[in-house]
Amino acid sequence: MGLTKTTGFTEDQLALAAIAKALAHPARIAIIQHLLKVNQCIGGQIVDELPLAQPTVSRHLKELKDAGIIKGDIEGVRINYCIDAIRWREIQAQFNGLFDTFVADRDCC
Amino acid sequence: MGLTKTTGFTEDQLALAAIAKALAHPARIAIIQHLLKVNQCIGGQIVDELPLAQPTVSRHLKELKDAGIIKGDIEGVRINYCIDAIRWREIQAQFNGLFDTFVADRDCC
DNA sequence: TCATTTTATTGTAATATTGCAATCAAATAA
DNA sequence: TTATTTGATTGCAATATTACAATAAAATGA
Repeated sequence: MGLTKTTGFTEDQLALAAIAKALAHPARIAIIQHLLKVNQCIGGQIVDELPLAQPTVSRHLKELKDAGIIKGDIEGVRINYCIDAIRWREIQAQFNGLFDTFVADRDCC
Repeated sequence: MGLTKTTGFTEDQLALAAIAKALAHPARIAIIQHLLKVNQCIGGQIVDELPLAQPTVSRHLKELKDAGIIKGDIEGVRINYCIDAIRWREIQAQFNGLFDTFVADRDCC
């Protein structure tokens, strides 16, 4: 089907899965890493950092934007992208919520 | 194409994207959350926790297993699944590596 | 105005993912 | 042995994702 069922899952589960999905491509990871590294807003030079054509990069940027992870500021002909700091912290908190459920001593296989 | 290009990305980027992909479905998040919550190995009762048919759950379990996140221990007719503790810590560290790159004060839009 | 630059969108093709019914495989129970 | 139980696999069908060429849209420059 290719269509993910959403009924029967909690908001929390759907939200976490959606974030993970936004991160589930090396190009999008690379974009985020680059934005974090330069620590500022940058325009389409991102294309030069990636082994992909401009339209493809544009699509990945759109997905990150739709997920709220990055935001773009139009400045004349060019756009400045950067990490949405507040959202980034939220995402971190959501992942940590998952990680922290882990208990060290388990009666496990 | 549907085929993710892998050349031109770092091992790190590919690894993170792969983990994110494994987490990019509410059913797989739900499975992980459940395994973390019960804090032990459980068998196919997981199916009862999810709004999906048994074969579908089995597929999701397989994806999590392929990603190394969970492991299954065969015990007679049934299988006991649980979180792979070492791998789980690794994943946490990898995500934190990404999150920690974030610097609070940015000259940003 | 017309060309240039920068980014987004559209069109198209190939592959991947998701879901379930049906079925199989293996271990135990009767 | 035969039935039952448990979980994996297979075989579709439908939708999603990825990628790039071509094109569009919008602002600036000549």
